[in-house]
Amino acid sequence: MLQQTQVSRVIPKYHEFMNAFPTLKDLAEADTRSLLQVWSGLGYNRRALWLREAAQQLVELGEFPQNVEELRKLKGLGPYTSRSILIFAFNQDLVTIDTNIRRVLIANGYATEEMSETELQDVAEHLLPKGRSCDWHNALMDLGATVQTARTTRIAPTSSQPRFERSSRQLRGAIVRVLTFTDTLSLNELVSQLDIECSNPNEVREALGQLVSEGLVACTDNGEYTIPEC
DNA sequence: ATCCAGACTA
DNA sequence: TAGTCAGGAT
Repeated sequence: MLQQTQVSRVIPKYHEFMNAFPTLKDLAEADTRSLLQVWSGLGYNRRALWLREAAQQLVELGEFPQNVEELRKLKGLGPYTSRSILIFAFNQDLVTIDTNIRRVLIANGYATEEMSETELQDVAEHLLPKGRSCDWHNALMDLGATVQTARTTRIAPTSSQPRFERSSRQLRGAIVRVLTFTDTLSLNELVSQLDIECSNPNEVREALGQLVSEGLVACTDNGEYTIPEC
């Protein structure tokens, strides 16, 4: 949930999500419709499917991995999240670099904006106070999120995104939102129910094709659209 | 108008 | 390495 999404926005959704799917088994067996209903508002809907897939992998595994290599095999867990789990849950002496920590390292002269991810990790490993990894990373992230922000430091993030308003991403999000609260819709019915402007059928058709390929939307036998069962 | 506790696929 | 993934806050 926290991947590219503000903590303040995640916190209420996290509680809602844990209430809806209290155990890994509940999440692993969740149907796509209720999963996306609870996820609605967080964005990047693919992450919801990936998180469920990770839950399915963990149920299959039967135990919770406690090393980076095994965690990286879970869908949606990259270098940041896999290390974060080991740091924040188990206080392991590892480092992880998020947008905040990267900015703090640069702002205080320990790194440069040009450094690669592995170079930043090398720098961070020299600074890590062993045995206090959990507190250390919380401190660095809070410092970056509240004091040495992107705005105050004028340090640009590594990745930027195009406009969201009137984008195809906005259209896809609107489509998923409509379908999660409706059973099945034809293309025309879908277009008429979208709550955003600028939605000509061609754009909607293209967006639907992409959503289908991602597994977020399914096409029925008679050419209508719906949220897939699983 | 920018950016947010990134990761996936090509 | 580059392009793509959603939506809200400021």
